[in-house]
Amino acid sequence: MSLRYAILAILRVGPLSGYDLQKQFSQSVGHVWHAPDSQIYPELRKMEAAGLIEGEEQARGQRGTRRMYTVTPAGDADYLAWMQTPLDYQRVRDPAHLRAAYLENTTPEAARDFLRRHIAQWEGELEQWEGELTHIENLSNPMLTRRLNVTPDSERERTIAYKRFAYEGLVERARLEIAWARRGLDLVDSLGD
Amino acid sequence: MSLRYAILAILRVGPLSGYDLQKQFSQSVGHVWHAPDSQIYPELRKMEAAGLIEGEEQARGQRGTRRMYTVTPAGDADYLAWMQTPLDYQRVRDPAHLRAAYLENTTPEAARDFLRRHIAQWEGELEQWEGELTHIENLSNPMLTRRLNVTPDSERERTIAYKRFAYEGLVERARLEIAWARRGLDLVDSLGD
DNA sequence: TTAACCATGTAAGCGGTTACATGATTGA
DNA sequence: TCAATCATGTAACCGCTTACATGGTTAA
Repeated sequence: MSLRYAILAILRVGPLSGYDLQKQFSQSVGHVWHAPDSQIYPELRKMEAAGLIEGEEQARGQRGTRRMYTVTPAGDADYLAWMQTPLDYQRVRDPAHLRAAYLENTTPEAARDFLRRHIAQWEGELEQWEGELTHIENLSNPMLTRRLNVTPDSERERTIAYKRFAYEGLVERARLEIAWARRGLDLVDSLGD
Repeated sequence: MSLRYAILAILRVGPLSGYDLQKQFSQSVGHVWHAPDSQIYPELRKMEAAGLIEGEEQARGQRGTRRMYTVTPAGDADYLAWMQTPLDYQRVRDPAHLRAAYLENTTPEAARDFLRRHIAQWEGELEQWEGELTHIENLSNPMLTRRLNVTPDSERERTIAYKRFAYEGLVERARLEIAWARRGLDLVDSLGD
């Protein structure tokens, strides 16, 4: 259900077409909630059917069209209500720690390979999130500046502070995963073979 | 696909019925990979159909039966092959950090509520994982001792070391989430209102 | 005129959730 | 005899993945 609210969070800033939304999405909220376009377009249709957003067909060139979406008052209310409800935490399902817990069942080389890939994976995420953090500090994220333009001055500080807070958490998590896997590599070495 | 290998990891230690497997599961690998019985029973049937395990019907009382499952050589090979393959990391989809990034859209009270629940959630996980860690250190986990009984002495150290490694990682992650959310509470306070 | 980009989807399949369903056995 | 526990599922639904599909527009 989070996809819907991730979309609303962006659309509340101002109307967008599905295509533009998807672009903005991948540059902002997509860093915490990934969604491919094959999921976004149908979700927009569903949200329109549910009265949360309104789509307006616009001409583009001779025959082309595109559909601009605007959040309705009902959509806004739904978003704000969601912000007040507790998150439902999914049960743990962690493939990396599952594998880690049974590494004695494979060769040291396969164990090292797994850990090296884990490091590479999280270094990739870390780079994304650190990049976002600097964009936030510099106000150089296009989506964020678009938001700040429609945000009263009194709210700007909060807006930036919470974004920084969220991305700092992600950065720390990535660093933790990397440090953990590095210790794993040491462990494999120390166990010999 | 991980469920299948989580099941194999347990069943490789020795034959179990679906019911017993499910019990052992929730006390060991279930701490990293949750699965309800409504998922386990059908998966066992599928694995049997795929030739990875073999089920043998046993009498229980007058009319009762239960099905004991044993890993086949094909199942063992499949498990070991999986241990050699790279994990496929899912794209990020993190509801808590999604919400955190947009907390300016709600009231300070709702923000605090979210953060307090986040702390409670991870304190719960932390307790589970710390409990498992002490069971590992004390060799007081039934599933682990069952494994160690069929493990050559030379492998025991590795078996324990990797389990400890995995759970330490989880414990650290839980602590990180808690510390992050606590900082969030301070942030809400410092932003006033 | 051609490539890059704009624009929007459908369809099949899979893993997981939730709720429901049924009956046998064992020990107090 | 009654409750706890043993034992094993089915069915509907939902979100997500992957692959495929189609056509228009714009600028070099």
